[in-house]
Amino acid sequence: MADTTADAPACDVDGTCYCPLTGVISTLSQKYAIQLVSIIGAHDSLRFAEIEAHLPTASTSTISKRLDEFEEAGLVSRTQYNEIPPRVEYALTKDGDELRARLEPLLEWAASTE
Amino acid sequence: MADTTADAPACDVDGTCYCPLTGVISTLSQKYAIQLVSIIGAHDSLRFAEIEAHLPTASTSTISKRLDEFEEAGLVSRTQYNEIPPRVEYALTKDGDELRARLEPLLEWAASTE
DNA sequence: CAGGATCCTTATAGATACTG
DNA sequence: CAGTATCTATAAGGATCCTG
Repeated sequence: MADTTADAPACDVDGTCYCPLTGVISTLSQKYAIQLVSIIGAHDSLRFAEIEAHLPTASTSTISKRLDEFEEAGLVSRTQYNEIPPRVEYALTKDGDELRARLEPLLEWAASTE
Repeated sequence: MADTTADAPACDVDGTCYCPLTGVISTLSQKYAIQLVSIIGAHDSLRFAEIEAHLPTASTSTISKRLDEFEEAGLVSRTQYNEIPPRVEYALTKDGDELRARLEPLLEWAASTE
């Protein structure tokens, strides 16, 4: 762990820059985002109401927003069945599962520190 | 990946509940929090101004707040030297480094997806 | 059932100015 | 240098109502 070379750009010694809040990290910095990935990943697929039941402290609109963001980020797939009553299934995509895998150690450790 | 047993509490199949936003996860859900852990962890110790230089898009007050929260959570240590001009060094604690280790795969992967 | 639209409240961050 | 205090702007989340 060397120190900064003083003339380097305002980023990291190894050239990696975490400065801007971009991509997945900014998506994860939303309320309940981490938990949602974990919850969806714990199942093959889930319906909206099921997700709500797993995260009772989050409001409908918050969950809805997170799911939209995840879908746009390609982390979650949304499958709509045109039945009556309507049915929608959410599941992690391959990318979403990559994320989940990297989140798991974090969540386990976090749970153990409480 | 089994599905819910329907009668289970509004948590996870395996009994794990991620519902409330608590502890480390809520600390991490703050702006720049993840990056800060990573930046501090990339050095043995850092002064306030150095941290600012590594995260130029974050304001002084935001960084200050994050550092306070980290210190309170026992993730970062703050060492003050009573010199003139004053000098303060921030470093990850053992716990903070545990966290950093679990964050690293996430950050690497996140960077690769951009 | 799934969730969008709206309105409202709170949380959070940023700018600025100032101090030990 | 290393912040804190204050204020303001904005974003984010929650409650409620409503619809395909």
